[in-house]
Amino acid sequence: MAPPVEGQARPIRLADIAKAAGVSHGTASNVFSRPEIVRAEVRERVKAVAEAMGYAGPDPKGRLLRAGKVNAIGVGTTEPLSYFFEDPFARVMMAGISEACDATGAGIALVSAANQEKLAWNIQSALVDGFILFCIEGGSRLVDLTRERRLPFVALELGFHDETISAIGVDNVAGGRLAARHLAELGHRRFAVLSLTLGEDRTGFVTPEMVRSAVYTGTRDRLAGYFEELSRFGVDTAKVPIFETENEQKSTRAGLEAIFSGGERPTAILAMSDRMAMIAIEWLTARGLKVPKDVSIVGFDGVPDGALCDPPLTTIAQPITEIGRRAARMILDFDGAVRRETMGVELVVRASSGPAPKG
Amino acid sequence: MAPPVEGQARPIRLADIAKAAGVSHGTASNVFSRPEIVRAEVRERVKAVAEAMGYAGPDPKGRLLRAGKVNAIGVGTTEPLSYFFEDPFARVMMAGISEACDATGAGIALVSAANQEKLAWNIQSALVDGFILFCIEGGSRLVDLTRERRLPFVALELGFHDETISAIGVDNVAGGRLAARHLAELGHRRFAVLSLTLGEDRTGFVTPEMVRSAVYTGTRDRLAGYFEELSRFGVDTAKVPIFETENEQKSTRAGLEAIFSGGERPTAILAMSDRMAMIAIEWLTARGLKVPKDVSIVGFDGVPDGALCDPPLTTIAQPITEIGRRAARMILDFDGAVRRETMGVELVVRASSGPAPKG
DNA sequence: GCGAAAATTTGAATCGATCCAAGAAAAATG
DNA sequence: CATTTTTCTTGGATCGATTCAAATTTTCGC
Repeated sequence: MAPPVEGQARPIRLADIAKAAGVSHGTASNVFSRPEIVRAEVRERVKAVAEAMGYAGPDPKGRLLRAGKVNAIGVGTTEPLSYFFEDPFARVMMAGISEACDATGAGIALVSAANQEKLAWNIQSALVDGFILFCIEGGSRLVDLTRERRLPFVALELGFHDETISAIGVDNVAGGRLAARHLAELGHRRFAVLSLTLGEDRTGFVTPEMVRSAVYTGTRDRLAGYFEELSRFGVDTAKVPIFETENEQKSTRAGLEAIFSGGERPTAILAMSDRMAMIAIEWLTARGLKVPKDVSIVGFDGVPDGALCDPPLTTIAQPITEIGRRAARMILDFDGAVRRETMGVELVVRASSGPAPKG
Repeated sequence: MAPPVEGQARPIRLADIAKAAGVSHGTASNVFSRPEIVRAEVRERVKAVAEAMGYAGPDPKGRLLRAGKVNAIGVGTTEPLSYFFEDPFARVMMAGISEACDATGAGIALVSAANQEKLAWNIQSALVDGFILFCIEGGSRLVDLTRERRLPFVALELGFHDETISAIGVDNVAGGRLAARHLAELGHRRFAVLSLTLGEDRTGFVTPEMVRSAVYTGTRDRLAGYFEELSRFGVDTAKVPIFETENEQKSTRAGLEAIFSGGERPTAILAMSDRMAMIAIEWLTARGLKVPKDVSIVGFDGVPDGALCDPPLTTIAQPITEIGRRAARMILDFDGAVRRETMGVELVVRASSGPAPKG
């Protein structure tokens, strides 16, 4: 009779403990999950056996299947994972999500992937009770993929036409207005807009028809807000250049290049993100243009970095942390309903905006 | 005969699909996980049925139990979850971890908890293949808890006497020396040390005996490095005040208060973290002391913020991102061995250190 | 010391998939 | 057309726990 193979050390299961301690599975299970209903003597015996055999405790993989709930929420994006730790907007949002998760003891699983195929797989196999989606560029694909899991999920940003999915975002029209009014009241009349993308995969100047057929309604609404207010001040919005760019340095700079190589230079820039606004400040400063003496800039988002840059950024602040908290709670307390929440925004005046230059 | 209860909508299982499509559950499973071995006609039929019934695809909970591997690594800390998104050191580390995870398509699960009890539960039930531990204060408890899971894990920082656990950290003695030599060469002879804690739950001035019996060897080694080098320059290290504090504002300020209320004020401060160093700069500046004209400061860590503060911080830079990458790879390519890696550090001279004031 | 009530323990059923040896069907060969 | 080969399909075993109704043991009151 061959001795049992040593080396391969199958991890010890609860059943092994039960057998060794001479009790049923049920009792062994109770020793760990509801120790108070097991007689003290038996409990100690089983624990001793477990200890002696080097049992690691009930494997969550097994428990999970039975219990159904993972107690973790997934946060998804199409950006690389490091986005969560590097992007200022994402970080503030994550802090809000963290807060809600900490309060209930839930975990956070970060889901992302380099390519589309892996993204699909990672979303399909994420062990979570629901998702919060950072819908940046390529967001609709992310939503489609997530929808297939048939788990609760919330999109951050209302920038989708689809009213059947839960989302939390801000009042983009109001935000656009606040920014435009602020600059107009400072006397500015020549504007340019650094816009986020209106649809997938395009950058460059934007025509009014393109605005009307925009896929991302968030972008469209901010534009609408800008223009509504500018019109009220008598600005001919048809002449305001709108440059659509990705939210990063290279294409934003290209946009600035394009805007400032035109004939009539703007005295005020409406930027749809703080990131863009800060890139603009840097670009202008490097070209000898003073902010806000020559050009005023108003951003959008209200990330903490905006207060630290030079000059500090005037911006439309979103309640980012609160959005994160609410998104997390939506998943944690999911009740089957589709919810769409619109949060207010606030104009934060700092030093990147000032009176329009004379003449 | 009562109709089946509608409302409660038990989610559809693979077995339901199999039955509805008239195939075995084995075949149904193959349709999703290895479609190429199923006859095209059958495959399409099953897929159609799945679609029609609103099947969400194979539930990862079920798959997991069979497969064994989660394909995610857990990152644990005793700090609240928001620590990962707010602390500069943690963020750079996480970026490194993210990079390694992105490369293999693994996910990241953040594990933390407000209180000890929940922490234990969260570690016990985290669905991960291994852990990376941020061992800040209270780290040994975290390690003990994690060890019980009997999964691979790595401690970030070698600050433990226990050689049986895998860890990655830096050469603290060398780092201490570099910092001390830099200041000594600038002519400084009156020093003070802002130290991280030597053991759990204590702050205040430290005696040489306490150093010898330090629990956290990382702290001890940095001190050793400082003193070795200072001795070489003829400084009487017995007279150098060492104030042990938490890595946060309140207790660090208390330390500064204590140090600067003493008789002979130091002209140079050796801080064991950039955080402390930056708090010190702020504190000194607020008191009208110029950095580095009156007091020079050298930090430790090399976080990006250090380059941005005013004046930019001279520091001992750790290869934080690389440590993160390696830690993640250790878990991802776990082979059962205990590994302890020591990384080099580098002196980064910026503007917070300068020649000792005359007299 | 007896029966009822309370406290424990048992063991089969279940959670939702994947795997694999064996059987069945289809295709290839002579 | 019979036989061999190849390709699919089947259904039981398994992953590691929890749950719950029923059986058993203890405890309690009198």
